[in-house]
Amino acid sequence: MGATKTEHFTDKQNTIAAMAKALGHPARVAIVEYLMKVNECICGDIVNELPLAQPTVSQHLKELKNAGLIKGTVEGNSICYCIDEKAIEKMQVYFANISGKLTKMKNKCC
Amino acid sequence: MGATKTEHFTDKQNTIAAMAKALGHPARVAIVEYLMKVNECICGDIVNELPLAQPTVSQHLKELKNAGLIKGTVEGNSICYCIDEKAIEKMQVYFANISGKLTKMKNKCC
DNA sequence: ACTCTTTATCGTAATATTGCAATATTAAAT
DNA sequence: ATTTAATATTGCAATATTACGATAAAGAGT
Repeated sequence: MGATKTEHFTDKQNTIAAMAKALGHPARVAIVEYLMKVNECICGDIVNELPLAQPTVSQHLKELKNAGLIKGTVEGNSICYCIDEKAIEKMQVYFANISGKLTKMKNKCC
Repeated sequence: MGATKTEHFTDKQNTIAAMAKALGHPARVAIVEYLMKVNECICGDIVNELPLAQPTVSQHLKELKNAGLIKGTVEGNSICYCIDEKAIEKMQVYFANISGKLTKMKNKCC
């Protein structure tokens, strides 16, 4: 075997896992941080910014897009990528929820 | 090749990526959520809770622990696992930061 | 039409992950 | 000391990810 048993988990769990997985690589974290830094949307500058070949960056962008973390808009022959605010917010709320519940019950453990 | 080029990225980026990667699997999301639900620390009930064999759960726990998301304390012959509040908070702050910066600059893009 | 620029896709090698049966480890209980 | 219970580790097959060279696709500019 070796295939992830997605069907055994809830949609929300799978969604969170998918977004987390997309950020589970330093290159993709770096891409998101760069997109945040430059504010306005950017395309292949990322290739110049990162120590990775163009196809590799393209692949990482694809995964971030599939997970819904970034959006891409065609603009002439180039493509404008940017962070999808909603996705980031979803993650933030998710962790805030856990964090909140933990502090509320004083997390007395171990 | 095929090995992640961790050395090209910052420590923080690698840490965030490692924590995100640990949550990048629905089973591990489910484990964290279960740990949160039961409040008091739990060990092998997780095996009963999830549709996975004991070795598989053990492996997932190991990865969550390596990423610093959970803590495990030996308690007799069983082991008490629980969420590491600090790690969750780190993630929460990280996403809150991005989210905050995006809304501040109105994220005009795409 | 041709060229240039930009991005995506294909193909492939190296490596990592996933899942579990079998087995080992460790400590409590008898 | 033996048994029992709870976890961890090993070994292995199936699958997924990572990275990149080569190539394709698609629009802009000449």
